[in-house]
Amino acid sequence: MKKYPAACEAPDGYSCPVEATIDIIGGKWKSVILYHLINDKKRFNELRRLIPAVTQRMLTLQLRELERDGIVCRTIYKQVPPKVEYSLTEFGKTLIPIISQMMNWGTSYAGKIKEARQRSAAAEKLESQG
Amino acid sequence: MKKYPAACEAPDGYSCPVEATIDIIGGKWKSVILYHLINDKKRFNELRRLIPAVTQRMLTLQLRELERDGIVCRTIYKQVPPKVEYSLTEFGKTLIPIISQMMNWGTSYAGKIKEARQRSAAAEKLESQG
DNA sequence: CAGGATCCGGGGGGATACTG
DNA sequence: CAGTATCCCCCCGGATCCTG
Repeated sequence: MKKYPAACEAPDGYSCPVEATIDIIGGKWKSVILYHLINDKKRFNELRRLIPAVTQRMLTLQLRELERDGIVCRTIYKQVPPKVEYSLTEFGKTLIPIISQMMNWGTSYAGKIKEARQRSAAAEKLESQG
Repeated sequence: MKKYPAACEAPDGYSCPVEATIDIIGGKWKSVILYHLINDKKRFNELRRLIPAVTQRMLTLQLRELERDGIVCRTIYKQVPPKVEYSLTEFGKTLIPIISQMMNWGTSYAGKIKEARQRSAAAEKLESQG
């Protein structure tokens, strides 16, 4: 929901379809969260353990945005201690093909990333040293 | 390339395959850039026009990162005025299925995004007003 | 045309403490 | 357990000016 110059504004506010998708899953942790929700629902602290690098604050914020956008459903069980479960909505499930592709790509090429970065880092070093 | 607690560190530094993918295309504009490069190479100012919301600074930065990661190739033509073309590398082309899925989803559901947000905004308003 | 350099403000996001 | 609330720092990213 950003503002663009009127001249280039598409009817839906995006200049290309990919932008709309990024608007939904572009958050730093959203795709990872969705990945963990594909097979079954998860509790809050379960997600924290599954995504060790995320802080509890950020997890909350990202989950709230996903909920706002109708992607995930938040189920509260009235009991002590509290119990909250997060799951994909029907709308959220339409994103599975994307997450699935991301998973496939990551599985296949995660190793190549470090290679590529080491190569470019080495090249840069050479250049700076003359 | 972030640091995680050693206990949860995967061999490749990611806690799940999706994280690796996000590490590459997670930048604010990267997927949109790749989308515009799928069919053919583009010049710098061409991309600026295609992505009106991006500043020239951000476009440069995102392109540099994509180049570093071996996703896009930067071809400089020695001439005045300068001419630079950006295109997908072979490695970059392996991302096409993901971008393609993003495109499909955005095309199908861009409209539903505003609906969902208006609904939750309305619900929120009701709640705050009692 | 394709950027590099610099200045600068706002907010993204971490750490910590508290709560129903 | 599943969050809120608060403080605060850093850096992302916009605006502007300059260059080969």
